[in-house]
Amino acid sequence: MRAQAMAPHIAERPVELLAEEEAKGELARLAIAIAHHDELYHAKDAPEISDADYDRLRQRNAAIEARFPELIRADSPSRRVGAAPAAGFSKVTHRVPMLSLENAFEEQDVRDFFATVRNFFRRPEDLARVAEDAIEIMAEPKIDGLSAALRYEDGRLVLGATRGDGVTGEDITANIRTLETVPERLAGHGWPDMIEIRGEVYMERAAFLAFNAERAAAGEQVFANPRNFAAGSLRQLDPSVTAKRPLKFFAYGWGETSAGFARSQAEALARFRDWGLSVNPHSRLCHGIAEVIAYHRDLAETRASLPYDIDGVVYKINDLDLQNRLGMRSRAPRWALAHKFAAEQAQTVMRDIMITVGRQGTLTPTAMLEPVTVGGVVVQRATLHNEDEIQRKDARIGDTVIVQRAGDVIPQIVGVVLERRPPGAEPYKFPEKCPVCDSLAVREPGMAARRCTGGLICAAQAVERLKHFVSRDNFDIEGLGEKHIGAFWQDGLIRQPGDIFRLKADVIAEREGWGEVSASKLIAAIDERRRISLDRFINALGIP
DNA sequence: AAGATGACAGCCCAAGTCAG
DNA sequence: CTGACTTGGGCTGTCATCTT
Repeated sequence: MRAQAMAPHIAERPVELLAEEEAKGELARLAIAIAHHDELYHAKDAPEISDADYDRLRQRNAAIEARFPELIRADSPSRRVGAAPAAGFSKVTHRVPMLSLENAFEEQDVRDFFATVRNFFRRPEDLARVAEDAIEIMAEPKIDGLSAALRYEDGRLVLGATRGDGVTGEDITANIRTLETVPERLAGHGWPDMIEIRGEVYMERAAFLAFNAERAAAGEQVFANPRNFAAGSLRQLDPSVTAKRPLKFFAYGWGETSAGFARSQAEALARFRDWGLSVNPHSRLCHGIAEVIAYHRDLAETRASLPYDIDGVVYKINDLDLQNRLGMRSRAPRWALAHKFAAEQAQTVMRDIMITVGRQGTLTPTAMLEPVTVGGVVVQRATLHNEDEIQRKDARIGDTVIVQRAGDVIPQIVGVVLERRPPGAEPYKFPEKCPVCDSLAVREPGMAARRCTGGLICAAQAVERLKHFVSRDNFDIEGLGEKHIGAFWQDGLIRQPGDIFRLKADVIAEREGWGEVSASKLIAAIDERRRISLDRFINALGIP
């Protein structure tokens, strides 16, 4: 069958004009056509029609279904969410996970790091290599951007990906290709047949400011800071937009490779440079702890004169043999450390403390702040974590507090400016009852959190559990997303767990065209469609 | 063997950005 | 407007290892 024959825009009647009979027939044809293209696209990787044409098919199907809900087929394409081609970016699995780094804020943390390494290599033949005054450390500025992985095969760039959760990222190849500092072909020689080079995509401050100045002149909204701007730029669907944004790339590491190409981090960086990649010029090979700390101090001083933002220094054990033996932890390698600079701080007034109730009933206090700019963004909330944390800081409503962005990202309350405490401010009294259901909120011995004892009597807990369940399992029933559940609660539609269950049952029953449904039938249907075990489902919802 | 300590995984937090 | 994705710190509960 020829592709054109499947295209719907030949003899396509406006949906409003369709008679029921015609609609029924067309839905049947669309179901077959879409399934056909899904198969070609996914199984055979040989699509017959363009993505745009395919989208048109699905849109038409959806439009007809919207007008004739009673005609929705059991095998409707709109139900097979998994079969749809990725609307935006396709996923990329990192064969070697992209981990983050362990952080150090104080010199002592750095010393602890080296102590751990020394402790790891206790064998006499290793000891000399990791001696405090001799251990080789590659120290590099930690660029404040976002990490990316570039896959080169036979020296040609074939894939660019974001880090994602470290295991699965997004395919941003088209956008990556627009970076001038990312070569399409590796130069020189000696590169492995396949190598995945990792580094940081960033934007220089001057370029960012110039870009914003132009936007401001044009009356457009300006961006908040270079890092988020860079992140947004890489997620553009249209690479020509990315191309206009002055992004740059520094290579600092690698993932999967077909062959070894260096024996040390320093050597690897030198290779990258030979191959035409951009490597940060301020990196330095240090010997011993004293040298790395001196390097950190130097860089903290020259930080402001660099053309881009950095938030610290990365130390890597230079010898790859030692690196391999140290290995990885779940979140970070054992052979590297990020030594951060002190975060930028600001003062503002804490207007109130808001208590939220989590899915386990945990009462979490959040500070509501007078908006203040810290490190390029406007901060108005910050977590206070728990009861003890408030007490430790003796934070009172009305207090002026010092705010910083942990890791230059997450707002955090560092402390209180006692001199500016308003007269009459009283120590904060943590509620002993759940603000939602009024049940007793208690602390188990040894626990930091105070918890609402209402269980599923508590609407907040019930709602949060359902939200968690819905988002975690992509239990995507139209009209029952995470936000909808919150809204139902606000509207008073959910007041107790039974309500949630009924609501869920109603929504599903309506879509499935069932009439009255029993709990078991509902659960069985969900079980079948989503491969969620009955136990898990009941647990997650807390249905008795 | 029991208790204490440490490491670790998993989750949540807040803000900016883009896609749909 | 909602959802997904980026950034990193820190709490929580569990499990492994160390100490008494």
